[in-house]
This record gives sequence, structure tokens and C-alpha cells, in this order.
Amino acid sequence: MAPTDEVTQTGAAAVRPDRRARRRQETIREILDIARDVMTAEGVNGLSLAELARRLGVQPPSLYKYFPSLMAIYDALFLEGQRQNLQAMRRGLQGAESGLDGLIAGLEASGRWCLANRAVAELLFWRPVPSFHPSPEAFAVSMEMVELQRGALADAVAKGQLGPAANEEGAIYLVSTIIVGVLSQAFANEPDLPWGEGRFTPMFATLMHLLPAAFPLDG
Amino acid sequence: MAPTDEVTQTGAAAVRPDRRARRRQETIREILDIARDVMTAEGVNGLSLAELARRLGVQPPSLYKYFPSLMAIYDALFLEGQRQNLQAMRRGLQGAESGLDGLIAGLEASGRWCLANRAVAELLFWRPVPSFHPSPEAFAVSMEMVELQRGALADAVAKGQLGPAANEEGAIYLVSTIIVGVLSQAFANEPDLPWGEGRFTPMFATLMHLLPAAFPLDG
DNA sequence: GTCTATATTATGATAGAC
DNA sequence: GTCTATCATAATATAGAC
Repeated sequence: MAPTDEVTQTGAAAVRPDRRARRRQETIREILDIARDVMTAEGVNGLSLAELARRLGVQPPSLYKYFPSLMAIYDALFLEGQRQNLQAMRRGLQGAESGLDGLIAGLEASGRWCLANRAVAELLFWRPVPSFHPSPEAFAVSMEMVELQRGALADAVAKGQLGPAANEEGAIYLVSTIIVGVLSQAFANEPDLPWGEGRFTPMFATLMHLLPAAFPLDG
Repeated sequence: MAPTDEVTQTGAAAVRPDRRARRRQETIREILDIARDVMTAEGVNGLSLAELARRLGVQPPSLYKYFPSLMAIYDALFLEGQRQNLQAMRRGLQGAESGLDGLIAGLEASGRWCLANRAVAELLFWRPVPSFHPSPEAFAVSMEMVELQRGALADAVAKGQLGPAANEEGAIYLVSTIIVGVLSQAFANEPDLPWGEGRFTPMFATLMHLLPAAFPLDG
């Protein structure tokens, strides 16, 4: 019996080596989803292993089989969030003409993602957990985000929509300040409204359409 | 002896009714200052009675003689911060011409105050403590802030600097989105730089000088 | 991979002596 | 108005049985 069981188990592991791994990935997915819920409800700082375990229906120590610490969960959420946000921006860019319209569409898609993933977006751009520092890998993703914006601005200059000053570094800071302002106000004052409704998200288009005045063609 | 002591105490209280009260006010002042330090160092959420008592050099229960709860301390910081910020805005307005320049000067003074009082500013405009809800009195102060901005915008319209659309409600949302965006970026990315340095606070003037394009005279 | 038990530390708050 | 003692609760994390 004992040998048979052993063989059965080993055999199963050999035949379906991914079965356990898949279960594991599902659990990790569930943990991250619940973490997002907790952060949305109790604030980004309000995430705790205890509450996570409670909602998952396990005891807190079990979580250590999936993540080595609470900070590691923040880390996973940060990296995943950054990638999702980058992809949202990319898709927004692709679904529009190049140039200024593309930039606006890309950033709006990113903004929609942020609004739909408030807690993670706060983690990404507002640094609400002082003891959490994103891993170096996360830096590479944010560089890509910057490159997308730089490219869209360059397109707009090439198309004659913006003046050459939009190719300088400050233009990216200007654009990021606009989107962060809109999102900050939406988060703080009307966090449950979707993009396009309320007093603040419509300001995004208004502000972006001022860019030609900020970077005049003869400048 | 006992009667004498009683009389002495009562007498002292009658002759200098303010002496104890003044000591008390000094301690309250000290508590609020330390609370700001803690919040700046550990995040707005990181404020705790234990750390507060540690730094003040007393035991935690002693704090209850001055504030009935931790939330009451947040409340006091919120109200005081709002008043200080309002006064900064008022002084900035008074030190400049009326109209657009006044609005810019007022908001810049408010921005300087926010940067110099980062933790309290976060408490005011970013709501980082989900279980804290500002008292109704605080609402009146923020209404005054809005009125100052509305007045400055109306001046700018009267002076022919901005078109009539700047008298509408959306103009105030636009202006507040600009300042919040600049401050969000400064807080998250370069919290220790003073106003005017770094990549983001200079964006404030840039964005504000786009207002005439947002509210054209013929609009 | 789950659990119980535990260590350690911290929290906000109250009772009551002095 | 200060303290000690205490309550009730919560947190992260580890050891080790199963």
C-alpha cells in the first residue's frame, strides 16, 4: 500500500506536473484579488495578512506558503499594476491616430484603468505605504511608460500639432502632472464615479487640449 | 491646613485663571507639532498615540487629558491646517494685483504652505485615513477657500484677462486640478524640495498661464 | 499545504492610585 | 495631570504537528 501510494503520487506528479502548479497560481491570483478588495475598502495601508486570510478562508500562516511577507504582496501588486497600466496606455495609443490624439487616447485609457483600479493606482503613483519601496524591476516598466509618452509627443511635433518644445523633457512632466491632478481629484472627491462623469475627469480633455498653447508651433 | 490649601488653590485659580489654561494650551500646541513630525516621518497613517507619547516624554494615557481620542487629534490638525492654508492663500492674494496674477499668487502661496506642511496637506486633500471624516466645521473653511478663488477668477474676467466662461463653476475645478496635480507629483517624487525647484512645482506657473487659452475672451 | 500554538510587539482606550 | 496596571484587540512572523 505504502509503495503503491508513493508510486501513484510520484506518477501523478510526473504525468501532470502542472496540476499542483496551476492550483498554486490560482490561489496566488485569488490572494492578489482579495488584497485589492481590502485596499479599496480599508485604504492601501489597511491591507493586513489577517484580513486577507479571513476573506480567503484560511489561517494567516498559510499565506506564507505563497508570499514570504506582506511587503512581497505589495510588491506583486505594484509590478502587476504597473504592467496593466502600461498595457492600457499601449492599447489606447494603438486605437487612435498617432500624435496628439493618440497621446490623449493613451493617457485616457491609462486614466480609466487607474480609476477602475484605484487602490493599486494609489500604490503606484502616490506612495501611501512609507515602508514599501518598489523593486528595481518595477523601474524598467515605468521607463517604458515614459518612452510611450515621449514617442507620442514626438509624433505630435512631427505632425505639426505641437511646437518643438514638446520634445523636451519638461513636456512629459507637464502631461503627467495633468493626469495625476485629474486622478487625485477624482480619487479624493468622487472615487466611485466612472471616467467621464463628475467634475474632474472631464477636465482631462480640457487640459490636454491646451497643450498646443503650451507648445506653440513657432516656439 | 486642609482649608488653607483649598483656599490657596482656589485663590490662585481666581487670581490667575489663565496660568493653568496657558500651560495646557502650550501642551496641546506641542502635541500637535509632534503629531505633524510623526506624520511627516511615518506617513499620515503612521500617527499613533504611543509614538506621540514617546516623543512628548509622557505615558500614552496622559494624552487623553488633552484629546479624547486619536481621531480628535486628526480633527484638530485638519481644522488648523485648513485655516492656515486659507490664510496663506489670502495673504498671497493680498500681496499681488487683483485678477489672474492675484489668483496665481494666492494659489502659489497655498502651494508653498502645502509643500512646507506636507503631512497635513495630505490629510486635507488626499484623505489618507479612511476612518477619519472631517467635522462639519471644516466644511465652512473650505467654502471660504472656494469663494476666494471664485472672486479672483471674477476679477480676472472683469479685467479682461479671462473670458466669461471663467465665471462658471468648472473654472474652479480646473484650477484646483492644476494645483493638486502639481502638489501630488511634488509630494510623491521630490517631497523635500522647496517650491520652485525640481521638475514639478515650476509646472504650476506654466499651467496657470494657459488659463487665457482655456477661457478665451470671445468665448 | 494546511493547521495549532506561540513569540513578539503594537495598538486605542479605561480605571483608579497619587 | 501624571502615573501604573490592565483590557481587548490586532499585527507579522516562526516552529512544528499532521
